[in-house]
Amino acid sequence: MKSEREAKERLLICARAEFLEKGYQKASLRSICKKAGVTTGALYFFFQDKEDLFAAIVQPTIERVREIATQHVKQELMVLQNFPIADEDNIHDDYNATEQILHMLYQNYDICQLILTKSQGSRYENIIDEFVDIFESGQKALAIEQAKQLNVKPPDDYILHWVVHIEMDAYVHVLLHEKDEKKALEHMGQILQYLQSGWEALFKKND
Amino acid sequence: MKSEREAKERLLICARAEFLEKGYQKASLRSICKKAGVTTGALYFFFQDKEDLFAAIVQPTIERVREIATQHVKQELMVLQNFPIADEDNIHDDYNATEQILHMLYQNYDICQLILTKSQGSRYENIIDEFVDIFESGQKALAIEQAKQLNVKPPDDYILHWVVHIEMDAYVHVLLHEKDEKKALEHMGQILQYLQSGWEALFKKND
Amino acid sequence: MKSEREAKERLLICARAEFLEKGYQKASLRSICKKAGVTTGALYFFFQDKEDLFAAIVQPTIERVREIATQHVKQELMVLQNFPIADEDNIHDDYNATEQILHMLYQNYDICQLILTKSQGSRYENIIDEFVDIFESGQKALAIEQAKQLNVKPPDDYILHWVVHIEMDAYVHVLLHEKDEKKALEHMGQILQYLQSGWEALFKKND
Amino acid sequence: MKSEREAKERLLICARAEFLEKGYQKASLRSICKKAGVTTGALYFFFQDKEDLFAAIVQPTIERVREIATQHVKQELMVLQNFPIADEDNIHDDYNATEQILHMLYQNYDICQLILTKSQGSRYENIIDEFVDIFESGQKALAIEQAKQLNVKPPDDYILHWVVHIEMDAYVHVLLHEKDEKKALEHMGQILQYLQSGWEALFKKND
DNA sequence: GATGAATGAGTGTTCATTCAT
DNA sequence: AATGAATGAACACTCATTCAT
Repeated sequence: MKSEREAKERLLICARAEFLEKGYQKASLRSICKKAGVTTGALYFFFQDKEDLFAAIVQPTIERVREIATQHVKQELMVLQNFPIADEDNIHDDYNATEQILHMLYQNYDICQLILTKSQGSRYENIIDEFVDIFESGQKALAIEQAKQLNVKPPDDYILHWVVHIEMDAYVHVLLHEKDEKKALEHMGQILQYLQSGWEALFKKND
Repeated sequence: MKSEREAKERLLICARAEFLEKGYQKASLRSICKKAGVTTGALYFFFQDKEDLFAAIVQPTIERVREIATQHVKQELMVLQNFPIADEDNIHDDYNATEQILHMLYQNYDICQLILTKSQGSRYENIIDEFVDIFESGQKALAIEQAKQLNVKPPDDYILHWVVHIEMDAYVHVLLHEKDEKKALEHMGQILQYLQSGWEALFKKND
Repeated sequence: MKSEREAKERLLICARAEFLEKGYQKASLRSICKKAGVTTGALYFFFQDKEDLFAAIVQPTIERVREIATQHVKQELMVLQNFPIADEDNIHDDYNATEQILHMLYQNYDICQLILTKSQGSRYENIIDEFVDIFESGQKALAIEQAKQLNVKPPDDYILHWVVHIEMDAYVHVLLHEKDEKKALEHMGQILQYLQSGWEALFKKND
Repeated sequence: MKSEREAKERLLICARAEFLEKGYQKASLRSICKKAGVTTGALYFFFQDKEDLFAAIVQPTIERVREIATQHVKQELMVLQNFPIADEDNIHDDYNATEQILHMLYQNYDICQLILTKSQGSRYENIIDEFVDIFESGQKALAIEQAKQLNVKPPDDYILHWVVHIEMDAYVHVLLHEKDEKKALEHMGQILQYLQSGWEALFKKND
């Protein structure tokens, strides 16, 4: 059989299934190898250890999310700096961003599940915090800019942290509970609208 | 030995520590027993199995949270039905409720960590969903009542679910990231205020 | 509660059930005590150890079987020595004996099951051999007497051993597979008749 | 280490010894591994679990016995259908069959002990019933055919069951108590002759 | 590239038994 | 007469990992 480099591929597929089913800790390399029709030795030829195998599955998606995240933060900021505030447009932009992000997440549906709910015990168990950080710095700049334009005090750091976190959790939760991308997008739309009110309230004249 | 009934107590303490440190799955009963200065057999005299030991640590707190949760939901609803809507008062009440709930959670700080972040693999790993349900039913009744009084359509079920979830996540997150109860209370205050705007927006005349 | 000496009784009953269900080896003293509503310590007050507990259940019946067995062997021999051979009568006597023995065994049905199929690991696992010995010595005397009266050579020792064993196995098997005493008696009648032909053949003129 | 594939072999040998000595239930995998100079992990590389290890020792012999059993039953029946009854010849054939069966059993002496007396707790503890069934169906056909040829009623089902069982027990008992194959064959000869009388009696004119 | 054998420490759990009280 | 706590060794079994070939 010209399994050539198929073995590695097969291992990755079966590992993904096993991790999804049992979670990182309970997943058994033996079981993965058996399903892949490969010996344990082979696994250790391709991957350094359990963690490395998990990383191989999960890392590429994480990278892409990271990219899109940073890119979006940049862009949002740029828009705000160049144009006067126009709520409706911003919401529209946000919606586009939401659409794009959700689309990407849904294209890597399984892997997102893996990262978000099955990574305990691996080095990725707190990876979300990293993303929060990325968005947070962006959101902070956004808030400062917006406050300046409206001539009000920018919101408290902690509340900003929270705004980011809530939005993030929204994505995560929708992703975890709604299998259908289209419906997910609708839900996210409603949720973001709900949160928008809070966001605007942060910039009411406060003296 | 005049350890009297201390052995069980010691086991519970050491088990709590071990579970906190390693999580439910990775925690080792042997290690717990060793730290408690007790043989494994003794552990199985007091507890049926690993899960039972975990439950013994965690269950009482869960029970109390459940009580307070249901009680608050009931009370909130009662208030709303008997008195006309007065935003400021409600917020004030909410604040008191928040204070009480947070206080209770902070008095069982470690155990909350255990339940929220270290229970994977045990029967408690999805316990939060249960609490979401409790609050959700309450919140829905609340929303319907409020909509009636304001003569508007009550918000969509899904968005309601989400409102509850966000508030819940707020508690969880603050609990997980802020060790100081006082600061936690402040943060929660800000966050709830932030969310309040969204909540009110749900009852704007919609035609 | 005036459980007085009831505890011991309860232990015996529950132990019997447990041994029957799981066999001697797999039976758990813990489980027995739990069912009896008694602590393990109590068990060890009444009985020296697991084996002693088993013996307490099984010994009395064994004793009675031993008695009846020896008595029957004696009587059979006596009859043969005092009266000329009369096949039909003998068969009739045998039938009475069979009836009596079976009746006794069926009155201790459970305990017989215990001894015959659930005693592996205890000191009773080979108790049957003992009974074979009892009957064997009797049967041998019987055969010698009968051979003398018929003026033929008595049968070989080994075949005698076997005749006893087969008859014994008949009892055991019927006891193990037929719950109804009456039917058991019928079956045994047929079987003994079947074997009778072989027995008579042993005393055909052989020169 | 040039143990090559010896480890599995060594495990099988030591396991056989341990099972023989202690019986299935009391046998300790640890102890087996220690004797085989192998770690417990190794055992589980070769065998799925304790039961699988036992099966690996015992199954091949069981298979062969099953084969020979079915084959003999078929052949006996064929002979009877094609030729008129000739007692002496039949006995002679039986003797040959006996010889062959006993020979096979004695070539797997230890394993037969294992199956017959040491398998309690394993899935083989009632394997004998299976063999009884095989022979029983054969013997029944035999009896019917023979009754037809002799123009008498065939014997009762239960008695037939018993005849088979007795003969079976004879094999088992001889195998269990006589180490020497030659002597065993002699004994079996005698026993079968003894039983033959009973068998013939079943076909006496009965009206 | 990949195998198959093997390691060795570890898992949760069960057991008959003991003994101070 | 009986309790309840505790022992300590044993159990079958699983694990990620290694390495000579």
